Amino acid sequence: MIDPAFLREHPDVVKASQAARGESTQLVDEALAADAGRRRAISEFETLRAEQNVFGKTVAKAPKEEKAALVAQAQELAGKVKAADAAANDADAEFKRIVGSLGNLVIEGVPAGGEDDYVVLREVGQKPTFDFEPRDHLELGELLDAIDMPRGAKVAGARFSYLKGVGARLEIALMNLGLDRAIAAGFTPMITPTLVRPEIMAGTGFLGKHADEIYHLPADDLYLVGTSEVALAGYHQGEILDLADGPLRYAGWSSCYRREAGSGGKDTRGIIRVHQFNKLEMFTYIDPADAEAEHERLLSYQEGMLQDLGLAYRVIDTAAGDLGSSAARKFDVEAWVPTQGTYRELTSTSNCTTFQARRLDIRHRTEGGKTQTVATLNGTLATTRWLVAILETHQQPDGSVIVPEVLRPYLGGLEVLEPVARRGGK
RNA sequence: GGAGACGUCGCAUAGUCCGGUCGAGUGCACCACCCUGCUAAGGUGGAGUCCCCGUAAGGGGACCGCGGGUUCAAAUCCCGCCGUCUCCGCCA
Repeated sequence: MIDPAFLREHPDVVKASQAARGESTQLVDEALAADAGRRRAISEFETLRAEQNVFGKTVAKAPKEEKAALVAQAQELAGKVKAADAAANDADAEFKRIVGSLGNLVIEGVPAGGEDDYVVLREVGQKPTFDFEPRDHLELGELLDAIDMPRGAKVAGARFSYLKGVGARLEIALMNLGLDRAIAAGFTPMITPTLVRPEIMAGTGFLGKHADEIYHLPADDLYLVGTSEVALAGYHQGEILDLADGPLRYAGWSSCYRREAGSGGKDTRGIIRVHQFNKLEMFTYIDPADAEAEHERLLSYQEGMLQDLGLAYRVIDTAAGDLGSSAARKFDVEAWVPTQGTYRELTSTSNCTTFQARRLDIRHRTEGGKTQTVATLNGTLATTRWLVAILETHQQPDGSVIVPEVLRPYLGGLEVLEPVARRGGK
């Protein structure tokens, strides 16, 4: 949620942000009214409570014979306090509900508008050209016996896959490359829970508009995470961090699960959009003043990966309306997918400023000794989908695929993935 | 899965049986100052988080794992949840 004090002092800025997102500005006025109502209710309760506290002491000290009369008076007061307490709680809940529905304050410079209003920051690398008809990633994956969709469907359903042989190895290699780079950049590697409690899921903001995207296990009331961001953000929930020696940086490796509700018919072929995949996620807890610089840093790590994998890509500055409620700015890195003739998102990195941390109650101590809500940022360093661009970009006429040099050490020096006859039958 | 014990202010603990004098004592650690001729010891004081009112000084409220309940009044009694530990069983 946004900072209530900021809302009170700069409602116009909040309105501008809402407008850029294409969301309600009237909500800001409602939030202000709810804030005033909440504070009034709290004051009323506290005044009564103070009275009751004083009275309680009188009762405690009174001689026995006077107690009965005093208790009778106290009962009446207690009733009022209870009512005032309930009213204050209601007012507070109402305030939280409204303020919680406001999106994060968009950072200045983020393009206004919706999904198609992004700004291309740069295009990098040479788009591959072929003097033969390029195969798509699934065709290649099958030739290499690296991807098996039919059996994924047989065992788990549509949009589930097997990565097999060099497919499995390639993914592990990619993840390991990312992990090594993350470690070199000062990130602490983490293997995180993939099932989390409702309050963590809610705290990270994933139970809002996209709740139907998330798998839920009713028997245990646990949620399957769609990204390790959830577990990494929840990691320090309710804590006051020591950031005196710099930000806390984690690299989470986990499987991710998404129901892909509402994406029916889209990307049904291959592993572009599946229910389960692996992902290496960078996550930073940092002083808000340094958040924008960190955002650029995360982006540079992502671009470094794409560049070294020999992929052509572009970086877009996502428009305000396409940010999701927690992000104040989001960069997507999209790789060129030859058979689709378009750029497809491989990674994104979000600066959530203090929005996510405020909901999770994560703070740090400033030099003055005061507490301050931290900023959180996240960004993907490797994920299953990347195999699509890698396979397609580096394919050769015979269906073999040249392994990018940076990955070879992770594949025992393997330089080329060669088509193989499937031993288990097609 | 069965049985039991426990969860207090950074850490360690007292308080809980017998509800009010407990937002809470003690030790260690911490900060400031004093003292001390020297990497020590001693003394005094301070110090938590969140919220509300206030320009401020200051005032008030909440917080003893979390959430409810009983009561004029709950760290203390009752219920639920979460977590930790011990024992038994079971399975990797």
